[in-house]
Amino acid sequence: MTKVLIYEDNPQLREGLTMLIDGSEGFSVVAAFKNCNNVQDEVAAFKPDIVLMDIDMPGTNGIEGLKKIREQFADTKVLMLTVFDDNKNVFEAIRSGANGYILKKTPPARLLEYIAEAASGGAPMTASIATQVLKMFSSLHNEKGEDYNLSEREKQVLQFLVNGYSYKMIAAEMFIAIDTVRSHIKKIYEKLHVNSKSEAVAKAFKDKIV
Amino acid sequence: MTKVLIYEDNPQLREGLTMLIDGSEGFSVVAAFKNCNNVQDEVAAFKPDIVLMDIDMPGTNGIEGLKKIREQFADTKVLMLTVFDDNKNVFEAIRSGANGYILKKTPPARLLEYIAEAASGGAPMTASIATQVLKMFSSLHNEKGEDYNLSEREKQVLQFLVNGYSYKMIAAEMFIAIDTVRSHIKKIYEKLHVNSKSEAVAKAFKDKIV
DNA sequence: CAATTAACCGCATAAAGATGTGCTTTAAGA
DNA sequence: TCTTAAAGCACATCTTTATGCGGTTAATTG
Repeated sequence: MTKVLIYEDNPQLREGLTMLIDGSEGFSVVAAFKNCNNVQDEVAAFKPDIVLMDIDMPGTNGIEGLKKIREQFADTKVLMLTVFDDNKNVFEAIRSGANGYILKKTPPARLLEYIAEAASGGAPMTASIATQVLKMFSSLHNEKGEDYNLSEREKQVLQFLVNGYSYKMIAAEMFIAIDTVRSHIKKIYEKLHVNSKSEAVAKAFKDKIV
Repeated sequence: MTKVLIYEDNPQLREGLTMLIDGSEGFSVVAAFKNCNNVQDEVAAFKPDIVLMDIDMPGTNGIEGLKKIREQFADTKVLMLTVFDDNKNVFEAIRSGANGYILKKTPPARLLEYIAEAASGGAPMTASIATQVLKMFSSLHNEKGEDYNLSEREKQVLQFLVNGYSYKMIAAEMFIAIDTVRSHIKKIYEKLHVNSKSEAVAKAFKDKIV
């Protein structure tokens, strides 16, 4: 059962959210407040898996509430709710450790999916929010090093290694036999001049192959 | 009618995507190719509203394909498809003007929603991708890098792992028994939330522990 | 003082990895 | 055409890792 704690100043929306979430399989609203003036005590008391946090609230606003939560509770997921895809708030919320950022006009069914995603470690955001985020990103740069003449297939395999996959999992993901995975990996080791998986992973990072 | 152009080297997936999209109200696949060596000519010829672009392809890869599209066609929406929520590729794709970034394992129904969102100007991304994006964001503005409460000894061991040492070699270097090395490593895995040497090494790099 | 934590060690077992050899098919180049 | 590289597969063997359990000692701290 995923425990949800709600902060939302609008009474109708607060009630609506509570009913929606409480009426859904696997979710339960442990409490709902109209401001987050006592957010730390409340989170400590109710130990929610997820906090739905409205941004625009009187008194302590949502961003400040988020920061207060983060001071004490690193693992609690916080989903920001807002009416605007306003880039200043998006940026500030993300910087402060929000686990997702969604618009209030999101349809109820979708909202539940987002909550579930956040609960399982994802970072849901509505498409319009994502657009803001991508724009902010477009101004940065990155360079890459040599690639040691790895073939396309070898690069893919290395990628899997870096992501912590076992030979068996790689075989399954790539639709090839485990012995073929072995062959590729042997070749990769030769090209990188290493002789273990973790060395290959380390080299991949150091030389920015991945 | 939203016109979709597909680039995907895996024949099964290419066929599957084509059928899925062609079978959906309001969408039509104008063509599907197994590589993007001639992407500019093809986009010019078919004038798609949306391009689905696999990242891992032989020859011209998806990122290069994206860049080629962007050289000539600013308005064509490009949705990147990949098996990994790997941060280097996410970053590079976003930087090059991708309109969205989604995982191949996304369920078909969801995939269609994403395509629709991209077509109408949004920037869809799966929750796990969004997580990567958020992490990159917060790492840009605080260079710290958490240390996961590793003890001094554990940090030393991790350092050896990163440098490609086997348990036996670590034991020799640190003048302790191999079983003690095991104990330390188990503790490290717990603290880093991983369960293999290469994952630990990867995490050490990603989170700048070493 | 009792509890906690880091560091240390041992044994046992199952899974995963590393390495060698040898084979086919296909595509690209000299 | 011959050669080479890549990709695929199989079997065998040995080593290393991962994980479970158990334990002692020393230092710290509420």
